[in-house]
Amino acid sequence: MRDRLSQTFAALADPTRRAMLARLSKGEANVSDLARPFLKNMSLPAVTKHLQVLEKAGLITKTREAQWRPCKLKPGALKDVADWMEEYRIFWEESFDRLGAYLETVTAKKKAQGKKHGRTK
Amino acid sequence: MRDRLSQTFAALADPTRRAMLARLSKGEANVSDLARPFLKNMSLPAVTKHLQVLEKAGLITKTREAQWRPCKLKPGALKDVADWMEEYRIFWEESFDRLGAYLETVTAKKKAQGKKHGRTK
DNA sequence: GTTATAATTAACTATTGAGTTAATTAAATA
DNA sequence: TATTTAATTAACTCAATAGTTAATTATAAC
Repeated sequence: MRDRLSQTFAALADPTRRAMLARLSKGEANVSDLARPFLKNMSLPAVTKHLQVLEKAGLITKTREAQWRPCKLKPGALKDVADWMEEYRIFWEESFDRLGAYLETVTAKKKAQGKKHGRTK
Repeated sequence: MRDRLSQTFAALADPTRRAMLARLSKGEANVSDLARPFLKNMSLPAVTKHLQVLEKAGLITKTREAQWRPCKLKPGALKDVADWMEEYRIFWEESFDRLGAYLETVTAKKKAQGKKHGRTK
C-alpha cells in the first residue's frame, strides 16, 4: 500500500481502531487506558499493534511520559479523507434529485468535448 | 471484517478502486471502460475483483445489458462514512484554535462526572 | 453454426493483517 | 537492589487480499 490516503482508509477499516479514535476524541489516553475495553477480547500486544497502525497512518501521536505512552488524535489527519469525500458529496447528500441533473451535465460536457464513450470501439 | 463501515473503508483503501470511483463519478461505465487505464498494470480478472469489492461494499451497482456490465456509483453509499467523519470534524477543520478549548470542555465534563482518568489505579 | 467480444469463475501463489504467547525493555517504587 | 508496572518486540499461526493464467459463460455478429 503505497499512498497515504490508502493507508489512512486502511487504518479506519477496523472497528477496534475506530473505537480507539472515539476514545481519544474525548481526550488524551495511555495505551493501557485505550486497551482496557478490549482486554477481554484481545491481548495487550494486539492493542500495541493497532496503535502502531494508527500512528503510521498519521491519525494519532504517541509521546513518552515515564513508562506511559500518552496518545492523542493528530489534528488535521482526517483532512485528506474529508477532501476526498468532498468530491463525492453530491452522491451522498440528501438531495438525490440533483444527482440526475448533475450527471446529465457531466455527460453533456463529455459529448461537447467529442470524447468517445459507451461501447464503441 | 464484520461491520459495514469497516467494509466500506477497506474498499476505499486502494488507489485502483478509488480511481474507478472517480471515473464513475463522471458517469456510467462498463467493466472494460473501467479497466482500460489499468490494463498495462493488471489483468482483467483483477479488475473484476476490484469491482466486486466495490459492489459488496455497496459503493457501486452493476447491471446487465447484453454482454456488458454497466456500473454506476450507488448514491448514499458514502453517507455512513460522512456521518462517521462528522464526529471528528473539529479535529480536521481549519480552526485548530477551537480544538484546545473543545478538549478542555470535554475534560472538564469528565471531571464533573467524577470519572477517574489519567494513571491512577 | 462458428467466431469474436465482454466478463466472470477456477485454481493457484505471494503478501499482508490480525492475532497469539513468551521474552524483553524501561521506569517507578519498596 | 529487587519488584512491580507499562509497553514493546520477537517469533509464530491463520485468514484474507491482490494478483496471476487458463478455462468458461453468455451474447452479438458474420
